[in-house]
Amino acid sequence: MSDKVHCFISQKGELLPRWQEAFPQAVACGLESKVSHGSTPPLAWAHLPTGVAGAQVLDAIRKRLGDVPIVVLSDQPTDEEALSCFAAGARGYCNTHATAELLRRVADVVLQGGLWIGESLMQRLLQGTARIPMPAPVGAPSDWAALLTEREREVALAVAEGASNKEVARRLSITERTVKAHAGAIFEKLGVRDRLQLSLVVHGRQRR
Amino acid sequence: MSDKVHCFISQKGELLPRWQEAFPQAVACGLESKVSHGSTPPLAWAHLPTGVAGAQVLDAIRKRLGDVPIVVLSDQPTDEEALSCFAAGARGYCNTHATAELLRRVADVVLQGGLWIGESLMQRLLQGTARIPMPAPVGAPSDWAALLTEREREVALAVAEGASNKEVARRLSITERTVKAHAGAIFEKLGVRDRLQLSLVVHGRQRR
DNA sequence: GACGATCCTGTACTTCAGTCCAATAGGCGT
DNA sequence: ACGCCTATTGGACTGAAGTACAGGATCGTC
Repeated sequence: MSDKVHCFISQKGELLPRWQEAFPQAVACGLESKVSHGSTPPLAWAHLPTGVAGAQVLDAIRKRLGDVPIVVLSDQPTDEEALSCFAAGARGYCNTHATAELLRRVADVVLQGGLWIGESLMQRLLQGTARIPMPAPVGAPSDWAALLTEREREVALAVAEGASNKEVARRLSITERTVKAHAGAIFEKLGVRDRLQLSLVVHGRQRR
Repeated sequence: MSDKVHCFISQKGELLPRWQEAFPQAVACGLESKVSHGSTPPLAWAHLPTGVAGAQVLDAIRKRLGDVPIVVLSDQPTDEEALSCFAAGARGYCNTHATAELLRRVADVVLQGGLWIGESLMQRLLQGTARIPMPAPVGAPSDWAALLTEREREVALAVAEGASNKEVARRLSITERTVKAHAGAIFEKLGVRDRLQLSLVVHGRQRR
């Protein structure tokens, strides 16, 4: 578990006892408060009182703290509210009155890149998606894909979707250096100058 | 991290070096093998070679080991395969060749009750299920273009076509600095991170 | 006249992308 | 055994992108 200071963000900057028990050095901060932090916390907890829109709160937090993982604490958790929060980029969602131990576990999971999501919600998500017709394939594959090795195609698709080299590296479990090596080879094979032009070719908006 | 013995289940019971590096005391077991374990492992890793149905493998593992959390290791990860695996109850999904460190992190997350799921898949799940009114899809020019001034639209289009800042400056008879200023404003208004994502929005391949 | 929005521009800085040098290892065909 | 291709990785470097600070000019509105 990170030793850095967590940040609990709520309407009036209150810090519940069990939050404090979970993270004794956590700081609290009101949404309307103009006080800012010296540094970005490793994790932000967004307390949602009943009736407050999660997406709105998450946007406000992002504007304050930048791209920080956010776990939502809800007074009255519902799948609908959870959906809205995850759609707005939350990494976890649980009950405001969860035990200190559970909060620490949630923090561990999210800090390591996982998600904390209810099982019933996950099943709903899966049910909802199973009925969606799969998206049409990008550009005729034979146009650009045929020129690349399998790994290069994976890198090309990830880059064309807007991922940075670091993100592609994480996704494919290789180093950023390897991503650059593949990208360079892809640029040369497809005769493009950079990743934006690669994206145009992959999506069929530019001829090679 | 649990000290108990993890179990890697694959077609022929092979144990890749980096799996062993991640969990030195892990055991391997083939799907067809009739050898069973004395006790249920805390976590099962299901290796999916290309072309093998995830759901089938997960069912087989459940029959063998009972209700154990399962992380799927895929040789060629795709969102479709991931969907199928999560629908069959997997708790994580990652690349067969993930680093030992990543495998340990995934184990930590899943053992504590979290999910290990790719960001693009999560977004697809959310798109499919969320009934919350979503912003209208971008792509129709009036959607992203309506948020920009006329000059910003000119810059956005030029950038989205793959022009560098210098090229846009030449084309519009302004300095590169001015192009950057407009680009920055455009990124902020459309909520994108860089020119590649701007291009995806302008060409209707990414929601804002 | 004051103000806000828009357009334009500068210096300066950090980060990322891309390229060039290098290397190892495995698989495959000859 | 050898050569080639592919995948992977490192260090080092340059240039572009993006951001943060700052500012001026024009135009429309109050």
